[in-house]
Amino acid sequence: MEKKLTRKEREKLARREAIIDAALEIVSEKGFEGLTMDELAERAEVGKGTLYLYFKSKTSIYLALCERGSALLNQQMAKVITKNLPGIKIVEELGQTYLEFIQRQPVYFTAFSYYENIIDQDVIEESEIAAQCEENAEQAMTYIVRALQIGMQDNSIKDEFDPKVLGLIIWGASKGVMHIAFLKHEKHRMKVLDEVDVSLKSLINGFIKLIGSGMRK
Amino acid sequence: MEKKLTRKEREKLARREAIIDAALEIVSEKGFEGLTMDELAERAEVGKGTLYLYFKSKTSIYLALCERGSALLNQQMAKVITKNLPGIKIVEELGQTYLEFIQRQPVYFTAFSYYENIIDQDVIEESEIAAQCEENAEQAMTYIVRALQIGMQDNSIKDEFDPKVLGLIIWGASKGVMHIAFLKHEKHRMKVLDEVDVSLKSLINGFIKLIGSGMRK
DNA sequence: TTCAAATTTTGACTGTTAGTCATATATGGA
DNA sequence: TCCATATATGACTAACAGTCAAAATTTGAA
Repeated sequence: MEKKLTRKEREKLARREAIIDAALEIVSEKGFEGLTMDELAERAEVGKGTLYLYFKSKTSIYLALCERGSALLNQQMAKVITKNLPGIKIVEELGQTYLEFIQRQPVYFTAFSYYENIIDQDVIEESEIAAQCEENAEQAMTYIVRALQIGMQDNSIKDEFDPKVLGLIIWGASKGVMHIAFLKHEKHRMKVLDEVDVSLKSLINGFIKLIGSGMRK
Repeated sequence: MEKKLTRKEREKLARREAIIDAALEIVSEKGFEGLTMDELAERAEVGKGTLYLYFKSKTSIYLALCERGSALLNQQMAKVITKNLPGIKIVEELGQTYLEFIQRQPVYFTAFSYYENIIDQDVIEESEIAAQCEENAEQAMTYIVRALQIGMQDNSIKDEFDPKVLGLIIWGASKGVMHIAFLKHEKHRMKVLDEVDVSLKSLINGFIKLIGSGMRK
């Protein structure tokens, strides 16, 4: 009873995933503003009312995208954290992982940005999904902090910072640099991340180098 | 004819400013999502149609907030850049200036974030106001780059980075750290920036220290 | 197999809000 | 004063998120 889901439960879950898939498709094509519940219903091949059986609101759907994205990213980061490397290297590889993830699936970057810009307290506090997003974000932070601690232990990273504060700074700064890189190239004919790759990568690499030499012992 | 505006022109300009004032008021109280054109018309004491004589769309009004904010911030930054200090100090003071500006008028931080998240090419490219925002942002970047160049000249900053790339990195990273600090405290009972001040300031200061030791010679 | 209760799905409907436009009002020169 | 031009208005339209009574489907007891 604890592990096997009934057929019904599995079907419900699958339907939910199908809706998220459709939403990702639309957002990839038309951006966040471009998603309407009517079109989503059509693409997911359900009635509009059905959407509201699976998600409380349009915002909840956006949150679900964010949740899926952050779970995927965490999977990738988890692989890095177990490697047997100096702490500073792990931090750098985490950065690389993030970059590659975003390049491969830029739609999730948009989803994360959306999430971070919701100020609406009520939505965040009352939503199951938002809670999961928070948890995923916390997990990601834990990976960074862990890597920093390893680095302080093995002397590859200065120990004059509190690792948690440093983690927060690195997290925020990475997001910001990524965001700028993203914009810079979306604005002038948005091929987004393919040909642009060089410049984005060099920006991020410059950032890693800067931060790296700031915290390296 | 080139400097003196007619009474009519002055009145038109004043009306425009009054609309922006009203918009700032509403956004401060209810956030960006909370602004409706009907309420704005009421607060600005004009008919709804009048709003559209002064602004092409709701988005244009948001852009106008951003434009005003960035102009104000640039004024503050301009003061710093003329000081006779080592380059690295100027960079740090620019950071402080930004922090203080946001603390004093957090609504503009929201406006900047809004601006940075508009992906809608068409709006940005066809808008007079957006062009002005771009120009202001570029001006701000110029201040940072200038400070970095001064620092490289006076040997207070490593010259292994391209100052423009470094400027972009610093700009993006600052925004990101600021954003995180902002959220961190808006989420858990949003007194935003008053009592929270300590933690926000310590975060930003940690960031300045980190970046500083990364680029200091 | 049959059928009625329970569950799930549906799309027509409602309310809200951005944006429009025909009409009304104000201005200023003759 | 009168007219032409410029400015302002709010009732109206269109688009969209979200609701809910009715329809369709599933279940399981007889």
